[in-house]
Amino acid sequence: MTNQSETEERILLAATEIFIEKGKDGARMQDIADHAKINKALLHYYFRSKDQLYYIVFEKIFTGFLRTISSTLSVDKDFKVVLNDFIDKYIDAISKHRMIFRFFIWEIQEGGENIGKIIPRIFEKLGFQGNPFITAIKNAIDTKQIRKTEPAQLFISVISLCVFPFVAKPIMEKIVPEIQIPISEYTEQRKQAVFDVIWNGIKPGNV
Amino acid sequence: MTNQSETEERILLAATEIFIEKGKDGARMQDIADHAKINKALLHYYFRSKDQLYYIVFEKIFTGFLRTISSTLSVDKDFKVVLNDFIDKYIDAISKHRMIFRFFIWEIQEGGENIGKIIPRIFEKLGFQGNPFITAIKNAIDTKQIRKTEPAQLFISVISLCVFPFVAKPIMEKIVPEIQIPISEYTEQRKQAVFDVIWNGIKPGNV
DNA sequence: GTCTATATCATGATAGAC
DNA sequence: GTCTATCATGATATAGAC
Repeated sequence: MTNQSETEERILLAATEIFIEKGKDGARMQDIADHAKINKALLHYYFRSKDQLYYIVFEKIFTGFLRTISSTLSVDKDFKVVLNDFIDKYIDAISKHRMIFRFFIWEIQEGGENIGKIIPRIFEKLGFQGNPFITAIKNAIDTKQIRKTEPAQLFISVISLCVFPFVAKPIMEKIVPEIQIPISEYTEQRKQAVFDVIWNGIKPGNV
Repeated sequence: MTNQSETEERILLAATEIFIEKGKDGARMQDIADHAKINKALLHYYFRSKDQLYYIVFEKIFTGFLRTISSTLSVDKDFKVVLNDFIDKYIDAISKHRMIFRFFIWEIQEGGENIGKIIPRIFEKLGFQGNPFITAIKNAIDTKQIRKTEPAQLFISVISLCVFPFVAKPIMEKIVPEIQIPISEYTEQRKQAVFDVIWNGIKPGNV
């Protein structure tokens, strides 16, 4: 009745939602079918198996996310601006699609093999040589925009400060009652805090 | 044949291993039984249901971890020393029992309700009033050992910098090839990097 | 392409003998 | 306390009619 690509689209949307909510093991094909308003048989007609459906959903999500993020980077701009931009966009993306990160977490638990294959491919597709953020950091050090520091460690620190507070929010709220505030407010506080701690740590004046 | 507590012990060890490896949904009672060298029936004899077994394992792990960590804290000592100590012990604990953190992650995915109930109880048991690290930060600000800053945000930042790089190591390694190094070396690099970025960000000299 | 019905299998849980 | 055997359920996946 309905055409193929529309049904496929509905399935993918439904599957994304369920996989994020329950993880790969916890997700039920019946549940996905219901959300897509079709039956299980059709689900298998389109995507053969649960494994295959999962992989396709995963790749779509991750590609979109990485595309958004890497758009902020540039070697030409002032590093302070780039950093601020990156933190802003990154935290926005995470807080807006917070549930997407549950997906990444499921993937980490699996060992990160899927992500490992996809990332280099996307970097390449977007025209970067290796990790663009690390390139930007190295450049900033060379041009004395920030003090000498380990680029890889700095990169990891920035990502950690942006991602973890949102991933772990359910637990953090229990340990730190102060952050039981609206997500929009929490988001802005975090942006400020991350930029402050990082910039104070690396600005050229410091030893 | 064997006495009760010994079997119980074997089950708990096996269950811990399997739950960490597979998560609650992914874990199989048969698998746990095999590891404990008993059969499924006995498993249910001891722990009634999978849910109950999971909860008990979870509580044991988490209590042990929190006990270790909170032993580093003290309001009396110099905050710089406390911070260094905390980072050192925390990262040691994480890198040593890295798999334990997969357990915390499973819990986060579930919404963090279990942890929410357990944490205050443990704090209380250990004689703390609320979150002891935040208390230490507030004290450090009052005594001008560090510049004025948001205690909750600083706490979250420190935890993020310590935890996330180990949780996300499987993925990070793919994005940052520089860190494909032995875990012991990675651990030491991280301790240094975390302390540097935080201390530079909060030491009293800064604005 | 879409449905109903069913095959097939794995899992959590229990009954009941020893 | 420990085992074997079995149940009940719910899951993925497919066959086959329309």
